[in-house]
Formats: sequence, structure tokens, C-alpha cells
Amino acid sequence: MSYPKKISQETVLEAALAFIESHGLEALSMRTLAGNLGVTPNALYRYFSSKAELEVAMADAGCQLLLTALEEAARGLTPPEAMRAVARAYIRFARRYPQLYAIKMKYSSGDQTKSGSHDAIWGFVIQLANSLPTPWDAKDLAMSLWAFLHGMVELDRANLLEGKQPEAAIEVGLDVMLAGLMARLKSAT
Amino acid sequence: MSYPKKISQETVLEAALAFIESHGLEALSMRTLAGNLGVTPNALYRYFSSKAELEVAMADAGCQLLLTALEEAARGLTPPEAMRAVARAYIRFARRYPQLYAIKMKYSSGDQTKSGSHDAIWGFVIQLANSLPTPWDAKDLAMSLWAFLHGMVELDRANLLEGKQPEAAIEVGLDVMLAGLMARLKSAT
DNA sequence: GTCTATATGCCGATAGAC
DNA sequence: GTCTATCGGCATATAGAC
Repeated sequence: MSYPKKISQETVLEAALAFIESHGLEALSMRTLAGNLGVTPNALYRYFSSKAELEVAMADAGCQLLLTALEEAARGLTPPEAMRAVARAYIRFARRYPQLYAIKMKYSSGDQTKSGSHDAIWGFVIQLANSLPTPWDAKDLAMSLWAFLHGMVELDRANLLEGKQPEAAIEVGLDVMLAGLMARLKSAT
Repeated sequence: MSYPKKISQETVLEAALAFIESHGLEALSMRTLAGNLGVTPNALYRYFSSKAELEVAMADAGCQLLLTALEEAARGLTPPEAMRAVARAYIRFARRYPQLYAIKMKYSSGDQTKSGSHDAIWGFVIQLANSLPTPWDAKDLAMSLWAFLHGMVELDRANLLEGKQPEAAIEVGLDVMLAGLMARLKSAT
């Protein structure tokens, strides 16, 4: 498990991303990361002035990956189906890269140094909600969907889904929300 | 900000609960807590054999408080209104005691030492979902509602609600879900 | 310019004296 | 039951070797 001696911002970032998925976000420390790279801890500070800055970069990478996945899921689908497809892709991403998802959310806070890519995701979801002509505000709608998805992911990660795959509960939740949207859509015509 | 010299499990727990709400969960350390109590760090280990054990006790206290709030909110209401009332109470609790809520969720994981009171809350929500005769499984329904609420809380805590109070988005989300439930309820008769 | 050596001050936790 | 003393690990800052 040794690595090239010459490091760079990119190699450090990639090593960190690989590390958290195999050892967990909590186990990440500048020391052990440096050890894996065959370098003293301090060398990392040439490229990231703090651990937080490294984590922001990791969160940013996660955002970009997620955005790509969501866009790809929606491609070529009409609004109602697109919403379902995007929701599934969101859950799938969070399950495939749980640690990356966690760090992405950690640094998506409005207070902290916000990852720039986060806004792109948010814009994408807003646009998705806007494509559905409901009596509700698109922002509120997008927020509700996002909250549902994020909550599901967290409950799944905490193993609170009582042994069942999140997929079942997810589909039920989507059914309920889409049924609500459709009911209003229908009554609005 | 000094405290009685004689400490006990109860005084330590109460000091810890008070501390996190004013200084944040991350700032909690055995050392500073002991300092606040006018005692050396080690004294705390007489009552809680680890920091994690103390946090579990805190989570348990949070669970009990939340359960009380939810039960009170539902008292005397018929199912659809009760669901809305419980949802609002859930959000209100999480906003009033954000740090307590966070630690409650942290130790609600199925992996970790699960707080006993957590099951009581879950049972309450299941029962609530069960009182609505929908074609969906009550567990899945309860999970969906919980995910939505928890997600909203987290988004709000991360200041991702774009300056608006979560109440507006919450109401929209509840509208959508309840509309979906009602649509199916109606079509099932 | 890049990395090493070293040191400061946190942290959780343990061992043993009073 | 609480103390002092101490360990190992952490992020991080400074100073200097190559």
C-alpha cells in the first residue's frame, strides 16, 4: 500500500477520496493519509492549508460526480418520469459512495465554505421541480423532494430501515409524493 | 458558570445537555465539561465509562423528550390532522434543541448501542401511519414520513433553505404527501 | 519550492496515590 | 470518589534542510 513519493494536489485528493471509502470518513487524518503517501504529515499542507480545505475539495469532487449522475438519469425523460429517475439516481449515488456523500453534505452548509458545485445540483433540482406545473412553489417542492431523499439516505446509512433495502420505502415515498402532485395537477386543469 | 462540587450521574448528564445547546455538540469534551463542573476530567469516568456512553445517555434523554412532544401533539386529533400535528411537533423539537436532536439521531443507528427510547418513538410513528387505511405498507409509509421530516431538519440546520423558514417548505411537503395519501384513500373506497 | 524535524496544545482514556 | 500523572493520537505552526 505504498504510493509515489512525488505528490501533488491531485494525488493527495485522490488518495483521500480512496481512503474514506475504504476506511470511513472518521478515520481520515492528515497523519495517516500522509503515511499512505509515504510522506510526512506536514507535506500535505503545501497543497491544502488545512484539513478542512482538503475536505472541501473532496466535497466538491462529490458534487460534480453526483451532478453528472443526476443529469444522466434525467436525460431524455419527460418530467414525471425524470423526477423518479433522478430520485433513484440520487439514492443510488449515496449508497455507492456513502462517505463521499456524507462529506458532500457536510460542506454543503450555507455557513461553511460552500462548494461551488453544490449550487449546480440545486439549480438542476429546481429546474426539475419547475417543469411540473403544480400550484406549489417550485423551490418549496424541490426542497421537499430533496429533504425526502436526503432523509432516506441518512436513515439507510444509520441502518434504521429495519433490514429492508431502502428501495422499497423509497418507491413508496415517491409514489405518495407523485400521487399528491398528480392529484393537484389534475385538479388544476 | 460554576457548579456544585459534588457531582453525580444526573448532574453530569444535565451539565452535558446544557453545554451542547449553548456551545454545540462538537465543542463537548470530557475535559471542558469537567472544568465546568469544577472537577478533573477523570472524575466523570466514574459515572460514564466513556464519552460515548455519556452521549448515549444524552441521546436517550432527547428521545424521551421528543416522544413526549409527539404524543402531546397528537392527543385528541383524528389521523389526518394528527399526522400533520406530529410532523410539526417533530420539526419544532428539532429546531428548539438542534444539538440534542443531532445526538439523538447519531445514536439511533441500528449498529451502535441503540437507545431504548428510540423504539418507542418509532412505534408511535408506525401506529400513526397504521391509522391511515392506505394501500401502502404502514412501515414504508412511516419511513417515508420520517425521512422527509429528518431531511427537512438537516437541510434547515445546514442553512440550505435559502433564507426561508423551514415552515413554508414543510407545509408544502406535507401538503404533497397528504394529497397523495388522500388521493389513494379516496380511490380505495 | 518541497519536504523534514520538532513542538504546542488539544483530545479520550488509563494507572495508581490520597 | 476524586486526585495527579501520564500515554498515545490528533491538527497544526514554525524553522530549517535539500
